[in-house]
Amino acid sequence: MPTPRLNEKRWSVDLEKKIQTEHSADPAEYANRYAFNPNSGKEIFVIDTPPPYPSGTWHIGAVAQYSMIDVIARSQRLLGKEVYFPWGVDRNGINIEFTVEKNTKRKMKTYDRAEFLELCEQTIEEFTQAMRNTARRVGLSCDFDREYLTDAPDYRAVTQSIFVDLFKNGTIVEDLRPNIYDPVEGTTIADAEVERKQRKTNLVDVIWNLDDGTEVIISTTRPELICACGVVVVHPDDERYQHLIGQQITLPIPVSGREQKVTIKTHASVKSDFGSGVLMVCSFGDQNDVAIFRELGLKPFQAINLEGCMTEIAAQWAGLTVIEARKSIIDYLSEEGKVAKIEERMQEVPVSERGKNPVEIILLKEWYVRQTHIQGRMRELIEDIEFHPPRNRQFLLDWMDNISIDWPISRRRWYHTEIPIWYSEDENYIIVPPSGIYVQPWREKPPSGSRVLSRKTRQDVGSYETMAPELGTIIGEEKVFDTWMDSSNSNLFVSGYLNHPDVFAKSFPTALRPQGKEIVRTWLYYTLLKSALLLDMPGFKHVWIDGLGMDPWGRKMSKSLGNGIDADSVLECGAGGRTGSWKVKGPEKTVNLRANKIGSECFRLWKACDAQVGDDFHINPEEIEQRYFGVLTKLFNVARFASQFDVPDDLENKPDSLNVEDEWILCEFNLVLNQVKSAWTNLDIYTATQAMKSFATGVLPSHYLEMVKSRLYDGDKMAAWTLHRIVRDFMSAFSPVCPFFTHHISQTIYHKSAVDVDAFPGNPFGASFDEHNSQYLTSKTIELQNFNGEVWNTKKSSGISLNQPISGITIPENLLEFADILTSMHSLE
RNA sequence: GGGUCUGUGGUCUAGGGGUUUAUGACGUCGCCCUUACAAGGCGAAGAUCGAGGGUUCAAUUCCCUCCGGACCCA
Repeated sequence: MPTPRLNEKRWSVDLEKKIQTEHSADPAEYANRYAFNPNSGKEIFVIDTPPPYPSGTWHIGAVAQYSMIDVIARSQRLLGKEVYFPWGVDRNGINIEFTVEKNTKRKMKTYDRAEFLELCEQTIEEFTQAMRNTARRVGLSCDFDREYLTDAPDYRAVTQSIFVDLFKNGTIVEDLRPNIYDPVEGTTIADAEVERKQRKTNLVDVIWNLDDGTEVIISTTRPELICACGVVVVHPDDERYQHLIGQQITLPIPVSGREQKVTIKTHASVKSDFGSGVLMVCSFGDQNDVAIFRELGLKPFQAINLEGCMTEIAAQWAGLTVIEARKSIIDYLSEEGKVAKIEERMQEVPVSERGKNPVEIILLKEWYVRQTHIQGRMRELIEDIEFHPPRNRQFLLDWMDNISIDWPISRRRWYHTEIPIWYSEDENYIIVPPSGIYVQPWREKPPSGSRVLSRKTRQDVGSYETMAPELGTIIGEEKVFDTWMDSSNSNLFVSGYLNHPDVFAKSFPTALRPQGKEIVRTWLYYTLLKSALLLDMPGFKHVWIDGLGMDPWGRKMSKSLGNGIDADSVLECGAGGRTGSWKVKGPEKTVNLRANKIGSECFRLWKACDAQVGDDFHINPEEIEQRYFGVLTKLFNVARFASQFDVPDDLENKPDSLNVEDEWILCEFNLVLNQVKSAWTNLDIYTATQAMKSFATGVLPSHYLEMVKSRLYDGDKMAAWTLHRIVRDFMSAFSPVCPFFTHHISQTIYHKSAVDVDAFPGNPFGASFDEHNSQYLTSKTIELQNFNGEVWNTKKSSGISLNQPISGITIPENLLEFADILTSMHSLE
């Protein structure tokens, strides 16, 4: 065997790491390959990469998903687009505050605000660095030099400017409304951040009295809210209680500053078979109470304050915590003989997702983004967006169906973007900063260029500089934004909104939003809402919604289940002689998984091949190795085999005198290229990768290479041209999936890297392509494969080795044009 | 509890009323070192298409119910 140019015997994780290191060693070279150049003249394709939240470990399912976003980025470059694949990190939010609180065993509000922010920033920066390393290790071709951080001044300035714009156009309002509130963490939270938790509670049957003395039993788990009761309701069809409707009923405990009686009304939401079938509606026990208050036009009472304590209306219980008050009121009611029964039962209570504290619904003055008015328009705009897979559009529409209240966006936390507002002393004016300047009103005065607006009419009444004397002592807003206020600008930010108007004009709607399906109701929805409110445009051209990474048995990976797999351990498996070993808790017992070599290329290949977009995928390192490392080896061997033959000077123009088998395999290859090109165009990674894999591990080596081996060894230039043309173009077409693998091979054999190719490989026949001939030749493929299989089988069952001659085999009539090559291939006699 | 999506050999997947005794791949098992490659070749086993009803001459395919999984909501 002549010396192959690819001198490594096999593909290895060490080789992969070496290539990867070289790949990003020269920043200029890296930038030349992957940096965004909006002036290249190519069609712009901006990807709204999901900025990951650094929490210490990066979920392997998310890393797999990012690697697929990279496949899309690279495939779009291959198709000739100017791709902006940004690298952003989402760093705002309550998570990092909790981490710092946990690490220092000290609550946020016991700190000086500035000091606490600094601690958060330090901690999140450490987490971010680990994430950057993993991102590079898995081969993401992001424009890392332009990294954006959502907690950086430039990003927060955009969030703040958009807030001011939306305030001016009337989309953002402040109002006193019922809000979901976490009294322990001291902040409002959104609907999307509430979860349910099972816990034991006492269901108390309380005796209430009508004016005529009639006793009515009302079951409640929250007797402390009796003081905020606005109405008592029964189901309109409940025969038992028809006589109660319209009567006055007396609250069974003393209250203060409000009437002691309420009216009995009907409401369809009452479950007649729950307790006595009579329901007290209080402001606010749950969302249903909120709805009933709104529907009946009742004036809500504030029973609980920001500290989670009872307010004045609770009379002698004012100042007690909710729990204390509940206990004390039950005692009081018992003593008064007003408790018919107490029953312990399990109940699901709403708790905050982040703090796991029972939440209360209380009246607060907060900032809101109006959203109910624009749902119809959003639906129209969304029609123009292409979803991948199409069925996942439904997730979004279903969520939109459920939108009934505005989006509360203010939070009483610290490590978030500040609401950019100051109030005048009389509270009738607000001061907002000029666009593009990040402000922290809790510790700064308004910057130069700030404007004064009427708080009510939103009218601009003058500049802050000139009006300052008449505004009195101004007060900076202390509240901050919900982090989705930041995240929902990501597409605007990466497309150049405000900062690069010329780029923005060319690149919006953003070409692609890739994301997981679990954040459709939040990130996707809020982003589309912003784009609609601000620009009356759809936010994206394509939305690509992938499934989630599951454990090997299809269950969600979680800390509590103990079935997580660390991403870095898989990517580093096989490097420097290290092997991988994972203890994973299965449904029945703990399983020890082992693998010797995986690495990023194998990992990416696995994800590309393993599941269709949108489907959940099982992550099992053993299977990744077993099923896909061999594919890399096979492809490497094909290339290595080819690399021993001289590369023709001109690979562009097909020689005239190809043999029929050369033309045949080129036609087959051309079919694959067409299929791959259309799959890459449609963001269909699975189809593209499967097509390439089956060609390059199947018909190409098993049939074509076996046929032309001896021609190649004899120095046949036509066979060499055919093989090299295929290997070269295959590496280009395959480079999005395995960039370092294909880079190494193409650079070594052809001195041009597959990752630098910016035009999808063309038809090998060029202008002389004959469609009829192609169809004719490729129609022979199955017969060729069958015939070869038969010969190999016959030789095997006759005990003849494959390279020995065999007689008595006739070539079928419709393979006659292949007679010569088949005869020599099998040594037919 | 409700909504949405989903359910094809151990795993992933093709097919969307009848040439289907269901495609392909991986894995498994058996036999073979044949000089790019045992990371290979040949062959075999393995699926009542989640379960039960219904519509139909005919259902893996359409409808309903149930079960499992995921996501979301209450």
